[in-house]
This record gives sequence, structure tokens and C-alpha cells, in this order.
Amino acid sequence: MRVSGQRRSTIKDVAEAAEVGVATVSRVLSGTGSASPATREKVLAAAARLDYRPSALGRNLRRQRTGGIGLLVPDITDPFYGRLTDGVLTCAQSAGEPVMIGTTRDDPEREAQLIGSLIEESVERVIAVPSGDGEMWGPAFRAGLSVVFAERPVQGRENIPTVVADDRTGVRTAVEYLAGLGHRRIAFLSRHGQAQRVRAFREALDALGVPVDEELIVRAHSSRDSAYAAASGLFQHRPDLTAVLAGGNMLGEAAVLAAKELDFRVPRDVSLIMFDDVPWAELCYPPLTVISQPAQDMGYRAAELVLREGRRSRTVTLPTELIVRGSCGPRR
Amino acid sequence: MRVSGQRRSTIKDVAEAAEVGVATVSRVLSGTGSASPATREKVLAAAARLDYRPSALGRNLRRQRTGGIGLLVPDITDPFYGRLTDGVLTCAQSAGEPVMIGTTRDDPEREAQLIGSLIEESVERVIAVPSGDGEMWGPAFRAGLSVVFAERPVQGRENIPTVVADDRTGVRTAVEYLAGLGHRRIAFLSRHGQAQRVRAFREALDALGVPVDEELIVRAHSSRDSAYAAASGLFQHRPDLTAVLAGGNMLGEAAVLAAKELDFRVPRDVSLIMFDDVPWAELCYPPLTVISQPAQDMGYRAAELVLREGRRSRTVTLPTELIVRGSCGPRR
DNA sequence: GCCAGATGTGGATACGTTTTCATGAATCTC
DNA sequence: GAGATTCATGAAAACGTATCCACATCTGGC
Repeated sequence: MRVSGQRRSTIKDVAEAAEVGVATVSRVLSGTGSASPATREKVLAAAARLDYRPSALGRNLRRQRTGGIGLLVPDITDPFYGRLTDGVLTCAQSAGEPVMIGTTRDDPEREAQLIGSLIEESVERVIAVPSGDGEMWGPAFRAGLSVVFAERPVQGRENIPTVVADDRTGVRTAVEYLAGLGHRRIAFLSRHGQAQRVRAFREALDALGVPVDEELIVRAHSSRDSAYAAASGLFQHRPDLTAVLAGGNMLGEAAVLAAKELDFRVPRDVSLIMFDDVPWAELCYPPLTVISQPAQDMGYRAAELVLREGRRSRTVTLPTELIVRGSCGPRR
Repeated sequence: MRVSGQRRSTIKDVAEAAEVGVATVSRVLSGTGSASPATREKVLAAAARLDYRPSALGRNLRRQRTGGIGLLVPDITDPFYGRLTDGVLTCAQSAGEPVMIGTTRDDPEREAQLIGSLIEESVERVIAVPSGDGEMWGPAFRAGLSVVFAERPVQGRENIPTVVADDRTGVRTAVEYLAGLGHRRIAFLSRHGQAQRVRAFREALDALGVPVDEELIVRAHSSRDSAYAAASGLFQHRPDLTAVLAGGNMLGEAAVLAAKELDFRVPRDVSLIMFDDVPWAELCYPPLTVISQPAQDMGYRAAELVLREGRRSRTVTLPTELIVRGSCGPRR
């Protein structure tokens, strides 16, 4: 049996109980303005007695903005975005800020819709892994949102603060490692939103004097199915490749699976490096050599950036690291 | 260069532009009440012309409630909760409802804090994987929140709608499968919040006439470190065990890792079954036999339940399934 | 003991929406 | 065609808060 007649006490109730005006209560509780110790005491006591909690609704309307931060990620099921989200939540929760989350599935239309929804809610701080192009974010900026991009920069919005991993160095390290083992026909399994890494991949090959074979650069969408299709297609179409660099953990997963089903032995037949270190990389057979990325840190830093809007720091680049396990061997 | 002087147009602007009253605009746009086709047209045109989007702030204050749903999970990094969250988001986004997410880390205090925050925001619909006991939720019910629990029931709140997996059947299936392979000394690696499964584990052993060895029932907290410590401790302390049932994917992960480091061969030395099917289960060596749980479905159903508050459906139990791969063998 | 300034205080207003209520017009009933 | 009923409509109130502004009280300086 629930007593639903219990009205929440408002600032007015507190004012009456403390025998002061509502303005005074507001000042005392929000810490702004001045108040004598005596009234201060009265107000605090009354608020505690009535178990008063200020209504975010009233405050938001008055202030014309919703506290908290909006978070847009492609897929919360991807461990990378899971860790990124965790970082955002850790920072936001310690700052007492609520987080509104939405998944874009890397679909620009969906992203636009979510942006609209955030504007409607007057959320003014947004962290996003962008899937659309720069224009898509026009309405957001026009509405005065302060935005921080994570994982991917968006072309034409270079002035927007962005937190990324050091893709160039990460890719170069991986390619050099593979080349050092004698590999020349190296494939890159990439995903929507990894233009940066594809570019770095070409550059790294160029620098080593290895000709770029465009057929070995494959792009998938952000889903397990698409990743598997891409990996499987790659192995079947180009069985002459000797090494694969997977652009993310789902792509790595797909590569391992496809290799297994097509009876490519790792690392005897094909060497494999995966972007993003995940717990199972150590568990699978053979243990996967990876380029780790500080996903959780990325989220945390992005949240810091979006909360302290004052600083005009442009782009934060976080280091990656090659972790050698057992999935790479000399060219067969 | 951003033009920040752009004020968002309000319902009043639309009313003026359409030469009608604000009440009429509200009625037309929200679809409630009646309006003549002519005015209807005028209002719609004016709204489109001004690019009007109703402010959620004003509406929320007037309605005395925030739309959308709050979601409380222990750890967004755990693939199980990732999929559950995905289910919630899928349902919520197709209903146009925003989702506020928070992570409890299975800490009741943190949970209480998050509940308080939701009340402050006047969020009235909450989906939670509860970590605290029934009392903790008192304030939420008193505030009139409609709550749906997921994954775990909470004792003393049996009248609250809850979506769970069929733990009893799942555990029994696993135990019977192991017993059928000849195993008697079966350990259960469990986690905070799995009282239900522990009970089912005892029942299943009882039913088979296998004596319950309390030392083989281990409890960990909801973190990778704790899971690993529990698994490692179990193997070292009781090397006589022949099979392990892991209560979740992190526990399974820990068991695989600990077994590997202590040179227990799976399944020769020890058989392993894990609750929760995850993509890497197929990739690791040997591929893991699992009890799959419909995590995404769970989230989706919970969201459905919390959105259609009308129905007074109590508890939804979703089926689990034994998926045999390669991590179980006959007793050595 | 009087004025300038500082300080504490509360009334009133605005934020944008939904909903109630009253009013006038239009339609229907017999 | 007169009364009854429905319909469309807009003015106004309310939601809970923060802040502007005016007023009252107090402090210190001469």
C-alpha cells in the first residue's frame, strides 16, 4: 500500500516553516548571495526537517538549461564504447551530473534525431562519437551546445575540442612490427569512422616502401555481422595475404572467427594484430597481439573537457601501446 | 563564428505568427483537444516556418514529471549489462524516450545516491539492477516512481515488476549436464546479487543426491579483480574440484585465466561452464560451454514494462539455454 | 547624531508549457 | 424558429525555481 498523496515539499514550504521568504531560502541553499548566520541556521533546519530537495524541473526552467551531459555512442555493446562510457560516467557522477545516453548505430540520421532530442531537453553539454559529417552538427552549435567529440575528429569542425587515440603512431607501430616480421601483403580491416587510421595505414606502408594494395583495405559497418562478412570476404578473396590489422575489437573478433572457420592458422598462416585491448584477447587461442587504447581515459577526459568549458583546449591525443602476445609470426 | 543571439522560438512566437492563442497552438501540436482544419493548418505552417520545437523544460515543469527513463546498472563495462542497456535503449529510443544512465558498482550507497538524483530530476520511470535491499528503495516508492527490476529480484519487494532469467532451470541444466559427465565436486563461482542462483545450485545438487560442499561456493564482488581473486583462490585452495560453474561472463573469464596460469587444463583437468554467452566464448581455447541468457531481451522487456505502466504484470522470466562447446569433459 | 555605504531580506517577476474555464459561434432537435 | 447541445477558441492560472529590485536595518566615519 503506497501513500501517493505525499506531495514533495517545495521551496515555499521551507520558507513558511523557516518564517522567511522564498528568495532567502533559495540563496541559502544554493550558496549564492548573503544571509545572516541566524536565518541560515533556520533555513537549513527547516529544509532538513521537511526533507526538502530542490526540484530540478523548476531550476532548469528558470535557468533555461538542463544540467548534466548527453552522450552519443555508436554501440554500447562494443566493449570499447562500454569503457568509454564508463569513463564518462565516472567523471560525471563524481561531479554530480546526470548523463543521458543514446546509441547512434553509426547512422547519421539517427544521430541527427538524437541531437534534436537533446536540444529539446535543453541539454547543453554533449560528448559524442560522431558518425555524421560536420553539417549534421550545425543545429547543435546553433543551439549553443558545447560539444566534445571522442574517438574520431569530424572534418570541418577542427575547432571543436576532441579526444582521440594516437591513431597515426598506433597504426605505424603495428605496421612496422608486421613488416619487421617480413610481411608485405598486410590487410587493414576497418570500420565506418576510421578514415584517420586508413590514412595512417597508407602512410605507414609508403614510409616502408611497401606498395599499397587497395583491395586489402576493407571497410565494414559497426555491427558484428558486417565485421564478420568483411573479414570472411577478405580471407576468401585474397588468400595470399599474410597479415591482418583489425581496426577494432569487433573486427578482430570477426577476423579470428573467420580465420578459424576457413582454417587459416594464426599465426602460422596469417598474423593478426587488433586495435583495442580487451580482456578476452589474452584468453583466446593464440593470445592476441594488440594495440591498446585508453578508452576509459578517453571518456573521462572528454567529460572533464565538457564540464570545464572555460578552457579552450583543442584536441587531446592519448597514447596507444603495442602489446605483443602470440598472434603474430614471421611471414610463412 | 557562432551566432549565439539566436533565441529559440517559443510557443508564444508561434501563436503570434499564426494569429491564434497559445492554448490553440499547444492543442494542435500535442494532438490533444480539437481544432478546426483551418487553424490547424495555420499553426502547423507557423511552427514549421519558425522551426519551433517545444521545450521539454516547460512541459516537464507543467506536468510535474520528467519524461524518459532512468537506468541503473552495476557496471556498463560488463558485456551482460552492455547488452541489457542496449535492449533498454532500443525500446526507449523507438518510443522517443530519453534514458538517464548511472552505474552503481553494486554499491548500495552509490545506488541510494543515484536514486536520490533521479528523484531530484523528477524522473518517474526507473529500470534498475538492484544492489541494495528493499529498504533502500523506500524513498523511490514514496516519491511515486514506477520501478522495474532487472536480472535480480529484491527480497521484500515481490510486488514490483521484475524481469529475470530463469536461473533455477539454467543452473539445474548446467549441474545436471556436469553430473551426467561424472562430476561430483562442482564449484560455483558466484557474484554479489546471485543469491537466487546459489540457492538453485544447492537445490540442484540436492536433487541429484550430491552433498553440498560449502567451500566450493565462492562469492566475488562485481569487478574483474575480485572475480580473478575468487577464481584463483578457489583453484589453489581446492585443487580436488573437477568442474566449475561460473555465474557470469566475468567470472568465467577469471576462471579461464586462473586455470591457465595455474596450469589446469580445460577440460582435461577441470570442466567449465559459464553463465552468459558472449562472443569471445567461441573464440577462446577451448570454446566455452555456456548457459546463454537473453540480456538484450531482458532490457527490452523491462523498458516495455516500465513504459506501459497500466499492466500490472508481476514477474517476467526469460528462458536460458545450454550451448555445448568444448569446455566440459568426463571426470578425470 | 546625521549621512553614506554595506548588508540582509522578501515581494514580484519570468522561464515555457499544459490545462481549466468561460465565452461566443455553430449545429442539432423537435 | 427557439432552446439545447456541441464545438472552437483564447485568457489566465499553475508548476518550482532563481534573480532583480526595492526596502529596511545596521555599521562606521565625521
